[in-house]
Order: sequence, then C-alpha cells, then structure tokens
Amino acid sequence: MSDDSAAPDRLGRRNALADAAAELVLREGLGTMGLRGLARRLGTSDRMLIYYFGSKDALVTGILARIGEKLSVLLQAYSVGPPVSPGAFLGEVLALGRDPVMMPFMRVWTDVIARAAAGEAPYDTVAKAVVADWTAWIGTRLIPDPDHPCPPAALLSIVEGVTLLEMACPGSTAAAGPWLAEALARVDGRTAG
Amino acid sequence: MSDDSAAPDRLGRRNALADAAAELVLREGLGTMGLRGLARRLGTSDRMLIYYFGSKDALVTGILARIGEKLSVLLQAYSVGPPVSPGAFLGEVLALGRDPVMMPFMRVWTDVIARAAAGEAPYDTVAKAVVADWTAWIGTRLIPDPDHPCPPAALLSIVEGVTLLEMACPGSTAAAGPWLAEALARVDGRTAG
DNA sequence: TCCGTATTGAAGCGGCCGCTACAGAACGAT
DNA sequence: ATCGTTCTGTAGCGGCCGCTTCAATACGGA
Repeated sequence: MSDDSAAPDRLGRRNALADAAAELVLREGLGTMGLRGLARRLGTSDRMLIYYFGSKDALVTGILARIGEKLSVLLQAYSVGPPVSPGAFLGEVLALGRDPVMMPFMRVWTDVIARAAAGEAPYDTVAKAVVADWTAWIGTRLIPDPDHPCPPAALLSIVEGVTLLEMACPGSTAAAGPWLAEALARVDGRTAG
Repeated sequence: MSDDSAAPDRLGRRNALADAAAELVLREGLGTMGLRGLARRLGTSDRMLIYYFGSKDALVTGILARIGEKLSVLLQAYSVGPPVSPGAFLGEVLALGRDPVMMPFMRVWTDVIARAAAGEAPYDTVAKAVVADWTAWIGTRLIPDPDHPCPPAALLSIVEGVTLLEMACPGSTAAAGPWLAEALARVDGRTAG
C-alpha cells in the first residue's frame, strides 16, 4: 500500500473541513445545511464535501461528532465535581444553558433531537446515541437515591423541553427554569432529610 | 354581488379539504406535507389545494387550526373538573398523552413546536399562538399558589420535553414521566401542608 | 521527462418543491 | 343560445436538492 503518505493529508483536510463546519453550525444552527450553501460558507465546493465525506449523511454525522467532541471537552471541566442531587443538577445545567459558550451546543443538540423526532435521517440515528450518552453522563453526576431514584431521562426531558420552548418562543420559559429547579430542590431536601 | 351563492360552496369545499387533511396529518404526522403528495392522498391535486387555500403556508395554517379545534373539543370534557395542583396536573396530562386518542395531537403539536424552534415558516407563527393558548389554559387549570406560583410554561416544558424525547427515542422516558409527576406531587403536598 | 495518483472545477442529471399560465368543462343567468 | 363565472386538469416554470460525470490541474516518484 503506497497511500500511507496520501491518506493523512486527505484525513487532515477532512478533519479541517469537519472542524470548520462544526464551528459554522454552532454559530448559525443546522438550518442552512444544503451542500452548496455550506460549501460556499466554508470556502469550498459541494463537490469537495462529497469527495471528502462520501455523502451528505456522512458529512452531517461527522460534523455532529466533531461538535460532540468539543462539548465533551467543555464538560470535562464541569464533571470533576462531586455528584449532586437532581434539583441541584437541574439548576446547574439550566444555568449552564444560559452560558453564551454552552448555548450554541444546547440549541444544536435540541435541534438534532427535534429532527430525530420528525424521523429525519441521519439525525434519528445520531440522536439515539446522544440520548444514550447523556442519560449515562447524567447518571454519573447524580447522588444515588435508593428511595426515589431519579431517572436521568427525567432531567434530560426538562432541559430539552425548556430549550425547545425557549427556541420556539423566546422568553416564554423565563420563570419556568428557576421554578423547576427550586421545586426539585425542595424534593431533594425532603428525600435527604 | 352575485357570489352569495357561490362562496358557501367554495368555503364548504375548503373546509372539507382542511378537515380531511387534518385527519390525515393526525394519522401520519407532518412529515409528508408536500403539496403533490398531500393532494394525492386527499384525492385531489396540488392545483386545487393552491386554488382553495392560496398558498401552502395558508394551507398548513388552516390544517393546524382545524386540528386545534378538534383538540379543544376533546379538551372541553377534561376542563370541567376543579383546578388541581401542578403535580396532579402533570400526572393527568402525561397520562392523557398516552391515550391513543390524544397521542396524535401531542405528536403533531410537539412537531409544530420543534419546527418553530428551527425557524421554519409558518410553524414559527403558529407555535407562538399555540404556546400562548396552552399556557393560558394550563393557568386556568392550576390551583393558585401564592407562595410558589407555578409558571404554566414549566409544566408545558416538561410535557414537550417528554413527548419530544419519546418521539426521538421511543421508550427512553418510560420512568421519567411518573417520577416527575410524583416529584412535583411531593412539592404539592409540602406547599399545601 | 514521463507517468500515476490525488485533488479540484464546471457542468449537468434526475427529482422534488411551491406555484402559475392556459385551456377547457360545468353550469346558472339572461 | 350565449355569456360569464366557477371550477379543474395539464403542462410547465424556476429553484433548490444530493450527487455524478468529465476533464483539467497539481505534484511526487521512477
């Protein structure tokens, strides 16, 4: 095999494109994902995107994987603390969701899940993996509660619901987030006491 | 004006089309909403849909309005009871969402809100009105709580989040709904006592 | 220098989209 | 019977989509 020297360049260009596309998607959302428009914004052509990724589905999957890596790097700084109660966790995550650095990630992942809910490929496949990852991650962040074990999907549902409603009707959830966090925190206190 | 006799027929046909389309969307979702495919399933042509509705946006808006009317009829039977606490309300609505009659409505409205979150017209406009209606309706169904007034958007967020996650990853929220309802119910008990 | 592979540009294919132009059919009023 | 309005089928427009075909370029090794 003589492509040992050629493959790295090709993979490098592919990674560079995926990285640039990931930054673009984080800035502008998944809305404008046509091959031609995306290529133009990246300074290349649709022909090149297909050349390096093979298909649009593979491109989207690659971009989302890249975004996932960026997020997991950001979340590592947050994951080093001790496990917390569901109410505290929800409060922290909802506050995190208002962080300008985190907000693009929240919007993109909620958009992915929404497209998956509509049955759109390849988002449906990606979403299943993402939901599995997140519920597992949330599970590791929660104090085990033998009496009323909190399903991670419950907290994920709240975060997704708040984010979705906020995207559809900005401002509509201004009071909802704090109330939910405080409500669950009161349950925390009750089960802990 | 000699169209006094003609207009009713036209409006009648328009209403009949909107009604049939509403039933179709409730059965099969908003996914397949191309004019040609929709017309074929309705036994007519895209030409006729544009003739009676003027544009696809007006058609979609009309269909969603018709679905909203159907839902409000169904909900009237549910709205006659006394106001309840947030936890009880959430439990009832989540149970209602598993009702085979209600499920198509939940899926369609969540899909509408998801499309609105992506900025898709005309769903963005419709969603704003729907969210306003629902928060108002939820507000009338809740016992006023001077200490910790529950923002209706909080409950709406949970319902939307659970429905969205269930649509994207069927089965992922099996334990989440009951846990959330019970958690809020425990808060109910605490604020009431 | 010549060759072979990697890369890129230009043009285009077939398909779906919302929508329209045009022509005819149906039908009641005069 | 003629006209006018309402309705509907046919064909097509321009545009975007993912993707492909073909050809030209660049470049490294022999």
